[in-house]
Amino acid sequence: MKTSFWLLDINYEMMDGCPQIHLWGLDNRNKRILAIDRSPTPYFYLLLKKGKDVNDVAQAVLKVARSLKDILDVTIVERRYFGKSAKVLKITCKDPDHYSINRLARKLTKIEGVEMALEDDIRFSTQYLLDTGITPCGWYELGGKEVENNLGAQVDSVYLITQPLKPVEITGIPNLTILAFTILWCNQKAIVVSMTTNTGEERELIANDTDDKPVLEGFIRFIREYDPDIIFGYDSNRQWHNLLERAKNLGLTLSIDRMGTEPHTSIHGHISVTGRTNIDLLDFAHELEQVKVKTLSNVAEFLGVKVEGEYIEEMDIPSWWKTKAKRKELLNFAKADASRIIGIGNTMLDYILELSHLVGLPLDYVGRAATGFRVENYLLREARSLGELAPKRVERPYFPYTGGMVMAPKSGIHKDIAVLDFKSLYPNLMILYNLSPDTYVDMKEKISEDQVYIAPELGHRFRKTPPGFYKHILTGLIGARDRIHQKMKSHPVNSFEYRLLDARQRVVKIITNACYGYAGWLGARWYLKPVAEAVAAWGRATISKAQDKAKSLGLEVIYSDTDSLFVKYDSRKIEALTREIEEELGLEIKPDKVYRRIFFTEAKKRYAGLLPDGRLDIVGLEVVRGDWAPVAKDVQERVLEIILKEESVDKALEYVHQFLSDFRKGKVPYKDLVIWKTITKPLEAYKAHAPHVEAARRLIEAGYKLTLGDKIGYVITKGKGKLYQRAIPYQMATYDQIDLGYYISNQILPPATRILEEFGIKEKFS
DNA sequence: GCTTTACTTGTACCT
DNA sequence: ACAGGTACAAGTAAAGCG
Repeated sequence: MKTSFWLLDINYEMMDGCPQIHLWGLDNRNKRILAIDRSPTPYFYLLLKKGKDVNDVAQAVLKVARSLKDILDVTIVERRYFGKSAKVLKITCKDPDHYSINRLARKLTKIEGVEMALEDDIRFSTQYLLDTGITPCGWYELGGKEVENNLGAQVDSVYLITQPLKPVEITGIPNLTILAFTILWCNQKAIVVSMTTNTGEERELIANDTDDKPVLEGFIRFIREYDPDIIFGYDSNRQWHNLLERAKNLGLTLSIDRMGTEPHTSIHGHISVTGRTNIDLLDFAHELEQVKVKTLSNVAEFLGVKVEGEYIEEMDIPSWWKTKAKRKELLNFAKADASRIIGIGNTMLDYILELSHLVGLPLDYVGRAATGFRVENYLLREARSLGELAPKRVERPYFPYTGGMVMAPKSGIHKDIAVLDFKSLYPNLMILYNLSPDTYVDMKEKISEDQVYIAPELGHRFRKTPPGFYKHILTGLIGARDRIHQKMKSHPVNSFEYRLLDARQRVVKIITNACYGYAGWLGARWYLKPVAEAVAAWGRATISKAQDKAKSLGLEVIYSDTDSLFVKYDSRKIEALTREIEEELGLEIKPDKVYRRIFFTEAKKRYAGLLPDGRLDIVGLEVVRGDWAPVAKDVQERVLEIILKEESVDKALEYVHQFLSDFRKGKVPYKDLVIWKTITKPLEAYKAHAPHVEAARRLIEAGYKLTLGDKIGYVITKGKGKLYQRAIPYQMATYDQIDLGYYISNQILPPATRILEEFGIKEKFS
């Protein structure tokens, strides 16, 4: 029997002492399927010490292994390690539990002739995905026989896999059932739950005064009944924990997964719902850098998800609950939140699926996984297809190295400035000079100069051939992206296929660009400082040559940062420049945009430019920073706008005066005075008193629960003492307590005068 | 004992 | 928990002053 199968979720379970892989997914007729694979066995490798005979060591290992009943087999296999082929021992085990594997690996590592264990730190289900080449959110041909559903799984069919899954070329995703839920915590005993599905079903549950058991029961019932493939939530990882605790106290089992068991915290720290996918959209909201404060409504608004209805602050929920007449409003509010969640989920789903598909991390984990682990999982997959063993993750000391080059800008206003960008500079340098841990030539090693590329400034050497690991990876990714772009041309822009392909190319780009950072990340398996260091050094050499060429062509360079050049817009000279660079350096540089007018202070990484269509690009300045009061950002933005568009410093000055006068009269709303800053470490770890930290302490005193990474919104109030003593959480202060003077002298004026000063305005505002 | 200066801490940005 | 380079505010300690 053969059928097309789309993979949603993977886990393993022990059955009669043997592990079996469970693949959950959908077939091409939209039936829910559980496919069971009993064939895989857990394993790890032993790398041998140099000069040791593989048979001798194998014998020694076998001797020890025989005394350990958990080891099934020891075989000699041929693999590669940092590009060199190596005979290694493959140890097949009985128990996939990682503690058990680690224990065995440690024991066998002690044997004479064994250098170290490898891949003992890769989990069983990950090994399975790597070995089979299967990746979530993709289509496969499933060969197997249908068996009886005696596990109680909530699916249409259960299959036993008899042939390896084969990838199938299908663009598209099955018709997934999706549910979004949100929960309002009204008091210790009452909750409101709202659920919305992608088929338009809605369910709202509201507790009575003292008992929310019926609400939880209704929640469980509806999930089982609707049987969603994906469960969207916002901050739902926290919600699940609270729910599980609540259910426990009520003596309920939150049996909402497809095995009739409760959601559980997986090894990676996210909440896993077996057979379904739990996606916390807050994880993905962190990737939206433009949204500074990640509230559900802010993110929804940014993504253009429009939902009607009144907004209730989380802190106000209990008081709304207390007022019985207002309880219905809570229901409406929860309903609106659920709609926001499904709206956000719908706009991000393509991206999430493609990300999971490309890097191969399970759908419910990929959002939680940091960039480094996303890149790493992709590398693991590629390594496997090359027969490369994964290096161990090891602790390393931190020694910083020099990065990109930034030129001090020529300050003031410039007209008609083009921005030239090197296209994917770092990835292309890694390809061009074959920069990789496996091509690096150690200081001690003798090799003729014409066989290596030598890094400028540093002298690090890298073999020209054969292609290194990163070169292989990056050429593959860049090629794949080109092919996707090609494919996109054959689909209308509004089509489903186009959208999916667009998401795919975006994901490929993100992973491509993250490879350099990954190579210099201490936590990376494929870390090598000289690699990252050499990339940056070649980058500096490249941009510096580009600058010289520009100058010699008579193009004045206004500013430059890492891989970009700001030059006078002169299309003939720019064309000559890009051609020369391409010929001599083998790298592509092209005009990205042209500013009609651009403004720099003396500071690097900060400017504002006027585009031909009248839009303002503001970079680095307070306007785009999340840690200034909105009032300060607004004034600076308006000043820049007047100066760049209306070209009148006097007008800008007049505007500031008028604004201050209004401000003193209290015409600016309270919310525009709130300053937001992130708590980046446990409060007790702070050495200095900082306003946002003190405000956070006050919140905790008032009973709020804070997590690392939370943003604290505070205002500065009148009174005596240091600033940090006058910083009060915005929820706990009122307008009449505000120190307007502080806002004028420390928030509004500094960013505004920074701009005006460039025009010789030294006015003392008061 | 007060003010000025120099350095440290902390955050968020840019490529 | 992808890199380093940068700006800037506020806290804090040291230096300068009389």
